Amino acid sequence: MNKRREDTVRGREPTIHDVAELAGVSIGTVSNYLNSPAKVSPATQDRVRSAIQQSGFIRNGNARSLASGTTPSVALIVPDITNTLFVDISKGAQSVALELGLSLVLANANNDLLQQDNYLDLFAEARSVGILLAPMRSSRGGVQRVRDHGRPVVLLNYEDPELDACTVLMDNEGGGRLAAAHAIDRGYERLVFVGADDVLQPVRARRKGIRAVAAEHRVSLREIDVNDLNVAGEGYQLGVRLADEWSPDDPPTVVLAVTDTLAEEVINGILSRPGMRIPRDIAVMGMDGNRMSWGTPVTMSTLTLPGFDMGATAVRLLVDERNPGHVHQRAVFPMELRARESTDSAAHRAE
Amino acid sequence: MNKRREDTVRGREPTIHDVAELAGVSIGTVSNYLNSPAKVSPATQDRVRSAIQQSGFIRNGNARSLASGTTPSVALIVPDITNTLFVDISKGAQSVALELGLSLVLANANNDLLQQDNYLDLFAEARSVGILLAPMRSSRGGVQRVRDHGRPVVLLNYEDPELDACTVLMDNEGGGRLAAAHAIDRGYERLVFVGADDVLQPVRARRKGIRAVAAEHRVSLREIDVNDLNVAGEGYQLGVRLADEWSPDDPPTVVLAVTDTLAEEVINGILSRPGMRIPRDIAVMGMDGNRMSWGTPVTMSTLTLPGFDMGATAVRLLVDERNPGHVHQRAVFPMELRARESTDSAAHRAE
DNA sequence: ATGAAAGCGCTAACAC
DNA sequence: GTGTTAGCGCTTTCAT
Repeated sequence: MNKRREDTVRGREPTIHDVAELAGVSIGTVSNYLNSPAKVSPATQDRVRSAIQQSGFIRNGNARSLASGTTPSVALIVPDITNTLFVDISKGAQSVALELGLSLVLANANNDLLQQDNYLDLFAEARSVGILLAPMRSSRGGVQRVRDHGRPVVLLNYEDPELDACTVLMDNEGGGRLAAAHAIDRGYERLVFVGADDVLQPVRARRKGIRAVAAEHRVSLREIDVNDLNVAGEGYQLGVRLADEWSPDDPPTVVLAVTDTLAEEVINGILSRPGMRIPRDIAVMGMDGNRMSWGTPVTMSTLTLPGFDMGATAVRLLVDERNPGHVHQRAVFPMELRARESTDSAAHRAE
Repeated sequence: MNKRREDTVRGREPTIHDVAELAGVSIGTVSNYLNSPAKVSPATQDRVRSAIQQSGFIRNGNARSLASGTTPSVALIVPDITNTLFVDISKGAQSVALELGLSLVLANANNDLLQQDNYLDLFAEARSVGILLAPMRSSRGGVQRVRDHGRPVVLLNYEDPELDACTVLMDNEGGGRLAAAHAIDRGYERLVFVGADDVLQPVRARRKGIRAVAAEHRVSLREIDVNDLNVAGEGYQLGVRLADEWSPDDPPTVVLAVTDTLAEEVINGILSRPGMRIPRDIAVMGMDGNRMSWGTPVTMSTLTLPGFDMGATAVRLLVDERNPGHVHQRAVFPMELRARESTDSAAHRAE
């Protein structure tokens, strides 16, 4: 009847049956040993344990998940592992997952929507407990499919009003206000916001915050957008241009770059022009605390992001979705100012 | 007979059976549609497609893997996602995985051996194509189990002679030589190597390279070890101490810190002492190109690591293990020098 | 405390 | 081109 039991050929992976046979017990008992040892007598435990050891058995998680209906892991899909925000998020998520006895697995979509969707499918097919997704932009289709299928998805760093889901955000508009207020407070009279397309929510929100504060203080605000935040070069060119346009008679000017990577390029572009100094001639600050871009010749002022808290909260919300009384939440964490040399007014006024 | 087919209750996840029923075909055909569409007539394809759409079907990857015997993903376990080496490795690995039609999933052991072993089990149980492991230190037990079970494991950044496995390394000793040679070339006459326990292979190898070059050039070499590379603070204290010990009569001195994170701390420690300047008074360089630590007040000289190539090669080797004629390889990639301000001799001599 | 047996949802022969 | 069916290796009642 059970053909498979008859071949003792080597080369096959040992299964629970092999272990059972070796230990002289039934597979049910081996399963119990694995999942609820308390149900198994100490003597039997010993025999099963050594049978497992001896056979080199590693339980098949796919069979387990298939039979039990779930996989003890939660997935986190990020757009760019090179951005420390997502590293921080993953650390926060992992710490809570660990508390809950879940494994966090990470996937890097690498700024590619196709890969993001592939990972979404992969984890949905794997029947993960749920998926934390930091989408690159509106990804409604894929997300909706997964959620309709019953798999919880928590959105990170992107809000989709059409998508009734738990969402964990940072206060980008508040961050914009912080940055602008800092700049004005340090005596800069001309703000240059370097942004990108407003379809990117953080860009739009930070811009909004800056505009509001600039208007309140009646400070001049110039806005320049780059075409693609993920392609290097534009920021550098812009820095060169700003340096070339600069005149000693200009009022104190500060560039607020929507990301630290962009700020890094702008800084390098400005400094490529002989005699230019930061912040003496032009000040620059980043706005997303990406430590990956801090290798600039002058330390960069920026905002720091609440990545760890975001990740931790996201896992909590995800797990809560299994709870019948669950209602979707929207959690927002504040950004913080981190002032360093690139906007340092002391240096500026020393000039 | 097939009880399950009878309940049309909602709340159950749609299966291949539901799709088949809806499309008026057999499950075999649906399976074919999913796996080899060419075998299915265009008309049927349409009906299956819309049945899938309509039912919200997402195929159960666990059942699929169970039946087919494998999972189309390769896993990468790193000790610390905060270190850009591992980010680079993951990018290299992902690019090759993608070429091969595999998904790369990432796990961060977070410098915790227990978590590393958990992930090893997780991926072994999931029957991943294979596992890329950058071990924190000798992890023979877990690795041996997984390999005995037939799952390929490729070791990254750690060599274990007892473990007959493919291994991808960088030339740490060569890196040590590069760093020391650079320092001597720039006119430093006293080298201070800041390392850690030699059980860490990169530490031992870099130390060895430095010692060799220092001896060849008859340059003084002092060695100081910190207790734990993963705990902040020691480097800073050390920087303070070196600054306090410093005298204007000292010969030109350079600190070679085994990691950039350590170098960052040393730099900050030195600069915390009034009047001290880098590299004028003491020069510092890192040795592992960790961009995460580049936020120092003076840009850091360091070595850059071949992470991308290492990751790419690791996946190629992993996949080759399925090949009957496979023999284990040992691939070694060179490190490169990246000189910046913190050892810049011009600045040094300008003083 | 242990064993027996019915699925879990899919793939892969094989038959038509 | 499509349908049938026997597993894949486990979990989980239900008996005993």
